[in-house]
Amino acid sequence: MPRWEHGSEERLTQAALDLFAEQGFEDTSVLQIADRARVTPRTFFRYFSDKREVLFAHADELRGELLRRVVEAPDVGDPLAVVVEALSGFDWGSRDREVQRRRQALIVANTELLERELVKNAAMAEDFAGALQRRGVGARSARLAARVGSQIFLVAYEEWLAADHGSADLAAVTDEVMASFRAVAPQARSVPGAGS
Amino acid sequence: MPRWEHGSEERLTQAALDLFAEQGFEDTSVLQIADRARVTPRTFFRYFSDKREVLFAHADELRGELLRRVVEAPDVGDPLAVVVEALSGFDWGSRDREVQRRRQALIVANTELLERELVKNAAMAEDFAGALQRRGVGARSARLAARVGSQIFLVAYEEWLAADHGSADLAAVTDEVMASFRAVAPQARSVPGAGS
DNA sequence: CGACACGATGTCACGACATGACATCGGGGC
DNA sequence: GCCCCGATGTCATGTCGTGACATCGTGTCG
Repeated sequence: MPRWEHGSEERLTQAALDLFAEQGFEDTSVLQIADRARVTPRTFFRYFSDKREVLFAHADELRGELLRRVVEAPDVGDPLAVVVEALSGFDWGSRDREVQRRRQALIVANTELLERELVKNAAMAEDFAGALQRRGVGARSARLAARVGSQIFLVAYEEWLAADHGSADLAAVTDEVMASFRAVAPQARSVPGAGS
Repeated sequence: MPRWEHGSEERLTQAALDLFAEQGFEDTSVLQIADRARVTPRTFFRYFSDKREVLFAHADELRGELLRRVVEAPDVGDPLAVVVEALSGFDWGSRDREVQRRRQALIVANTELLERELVKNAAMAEDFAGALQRRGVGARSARLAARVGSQIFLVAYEEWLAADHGSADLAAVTDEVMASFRAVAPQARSVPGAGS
């Protein structure tokens, strides 16, 4: 028989999420998590670089997945649309929405977690910008499309998560948000007669 | 004569900035800062809630100032323009540009600092959204304008900081970035014939 | 079959960050 | 001239995160 139980990482993840739900993130110590998972705190830090990372463990795969969607977009003539579509077209529904809601609630309730979230989002936007650039979009346009597109999507994502159970799907919400955005940025003004 | 030297906060700030410049943020401990400022570490934490805050001490006043510019904008018919103008029209030049450059360099070089920066930026965008909403802009449009406008400005601000000494002023760079943004978001497509 | 390298975990020690509780004492107000 | 207040110090403590090294099942290779 093994010297220790297998599945330390899973036990740690589960223990952490349970404790966060029970007593909040701040009031949960790594020692508590480790105890509940029947390992030492040192082991916790072998799997997670810090306490926050438990909640972002899968973010890196997700990031790669989403980046691929930009890299493989059929056409980058409308970079903003590419970014928004890469994000909104992803199958978020396949993840349990209630889980996402709880996770988001934890994050916005805690500055430390929000910090981590914002950095990950910013890093992803940077990835997007790089990908767009490699596909021929100018540096400045690529950064604008990546950052603005991410914000537009995030507004939609937050509305979608907040919405009552069973309402419209994310793609639909995103379309609505994009429409609102067009109304908010009446850019035609600066090029009065220009069609195309 | 006073029991202790006056000006602890100033000495702490100066000591911290010097040490950060000399050895970087991570490799500077609060103990070192306090020693150099001739106070105890406990005193450091009475003035700064944590080690990072030294670099963000004035951010709150700035935030209020910028928010006021949104609140007092003459017209909110084009909320995106209001946000961008509130940010870009502020007199950043009155602050030493070289100081801003060094500060920015410290921040992007260190994840902890970047986290703090992003949270402050996000909070400011939230403020903007609230202000726009109180002035009659719809909730969703307000959030979009605030967040997207902030990103657009940040792209411009970063370009401006990075630019060679003596080049165009921030407002001009912002105009250029706005122009690029219009090119990146060819929104006319969805409302083919619609004039305002 | 037995030696041995590997990998997951434990143990220990430590430094840094952050905060609460209480002590100290100079200076300014009454 | 007394007394309170505010700025600072002192001490103790809890938590986070990391380096160094020990332990010992397991699977592999000869």
